[in-house]
Parts: sequence; C-alpha cells; structure tokens
Amino acid sequence: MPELPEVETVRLGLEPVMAGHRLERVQVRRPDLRWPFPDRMQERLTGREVLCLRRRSKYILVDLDGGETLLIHLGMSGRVTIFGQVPGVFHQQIRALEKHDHVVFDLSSGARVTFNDARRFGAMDLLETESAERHPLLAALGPEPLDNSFDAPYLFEALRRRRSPIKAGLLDQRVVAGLGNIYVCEVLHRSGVAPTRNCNRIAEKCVSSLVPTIRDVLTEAIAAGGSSLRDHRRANGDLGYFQHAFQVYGREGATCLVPGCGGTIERIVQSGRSTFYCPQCQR
DNA sequence: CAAAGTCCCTGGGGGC
DNA sequence: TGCCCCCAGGGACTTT
Repeated sequence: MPELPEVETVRLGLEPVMAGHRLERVQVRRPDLRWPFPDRMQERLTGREVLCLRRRSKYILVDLDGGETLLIHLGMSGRVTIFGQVPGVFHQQIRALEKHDHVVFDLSSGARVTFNDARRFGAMDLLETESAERHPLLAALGPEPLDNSFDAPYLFEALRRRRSPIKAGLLDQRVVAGLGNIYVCEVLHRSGVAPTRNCNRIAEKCVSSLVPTIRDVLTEAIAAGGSSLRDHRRANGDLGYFQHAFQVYGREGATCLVPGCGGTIERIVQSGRSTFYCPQCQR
C-alpha cells in the first residue's frame, strides 16, 4: 500500500522530530518482521543521534552517527506514528502500546515513534551508511522517478526490449523505483495507455509522455500527503487525501471521469494484481 | 535470460 | 451473531 508518495510523506513527518535528536530508548518487541532483525539491533540503535532521514524508492533510510544507517520498509501495512510532545512541532498524547507495535523509539526531542505492522511484510535492517546503495535491497533499484536521471531516453531504452505489459513494466522496480499498483494504474489512465499494451509496442513519443505524467502524479500525491487506504496514515496521524483524486483505482463499474469519455472503469488481474482502467480512453 | 506464478502475513468485508 | 472464504499487495523466491 505505501508507495513512494506515502513513504515520502512519512519521511517528511519524521524529519522534525528525529533529525538532530538522539534515540534515548529503543524497544524491539519481537525478533523479526519479514526477516529477522539484524544482530543486536536494539543495542546498536540506542544512544545514537539521527543525522538525517533519506528516502530511496519505498525505503526510509535513517542515517545515524557512528556510521550506520537504519533501513525501514513499510511493506503493505506498516505504519509509523509519532506520539508525545515536541514544542512548536507536534503534540499527540502517548497511548499504551498496541498489539502490532513492533518497534518503539523514544527520542530526545520528546517524541515517541512507533512502527506498527499487522501483516509484517515490512522490514528493518542496519547497514553501513557509506555502502548503503550496495545493500541487496537497494542495489538493483532503477532511478528515482523524481530525479533528473529518469528521463525519456532512459525509459524508452528500458522498455524497448521488454515484452511484458506496460503495467508490469512500470511496476518493475528495476525500471523505475517507487511506483506501486495504485499509482501505476493512475499514471496509465492519465496517459491514455492501456495497461495491457506491451512495453515494446509503445511509440517513443508516448513513452516520453509517461515521464512527466509519472512525475506529476507522484508530486501531486506527495502534496496531498499521500493516500489513506485501509490503515495508512501520515506519521502525525493525519489522513492523506490523494485517494479522493483517484481516477481509476478502486472505481470498478463507475463512469470514467475523463470529460466526454463516458467509458466504464474495469478491473482485470495482471500477474496476480488488480488493474483498474478505462477501455474506452486507454488504448 | 525474461516473464509469470507462489508465498509470506493478518484484518476486514461479504456471503450465508 | 458467527463462521468461512477471499482479498489487499511489496517483493523475494521459484518455476516455466
């Protein structure tokens, strides 16, 4: 569920209460999420100062003094929430820990940050800051869609020799990093491209237009604080509201919102995942 | 090699 | 009200 805009929203929320502050107390309440936590994670984190928070694709990278970086992935139900009081920044009453609060950080800023993940598809790891890009989870990732290195020539080349549907192509994190099921559906609809079209059968001009469309959709979603579906929230507990801007996702059977189109949104399954699209205006 | 399928996990919702 | 089944989906892993 959390795709790039949701992860970026969480990162932005955490920044003022974590960056420049110390992890005074760390509670690790189970041995693993998707994978076992790294050795002695609790000891390695306790007492460290957070230098800055970065994002790569759907991963949050928390750089610590001492040369290590905490990598956090939200999986699909991972939820980061801030409690406590940070004067001038934030206030939310600390509550008793709940069932799926797996990791808890108490910071010198006065904030308590909890990582809650019912489905445990999320992950945490500790790595050397210096070689973070070479971490197995990060090494094969494609370019960041909001970076300049993601441009029309790159995308055309990346899709040219692929035979899979464009839906799968844009979902492939080696092609472009950070898009998930929802935003791919939205991007293809806004582009007027059918999700079933093969990557290598899309004209260069059309591929080129995907680049700004991807950027626009993601930028708008970040500005809206991400999308709140099921239990996804911003770190400060507020709801994002980009879900109200969805044109196709979750709208099976509804009328296409493109002016004058009049088509009906359909749901199909591609490589095991739901695709929502308008057969009328996506070709 | 690429592409498609399987699996991990739990809560929530629909059907009966 | 309760129970069963299905669905959500990121991404590593397995199979084709």
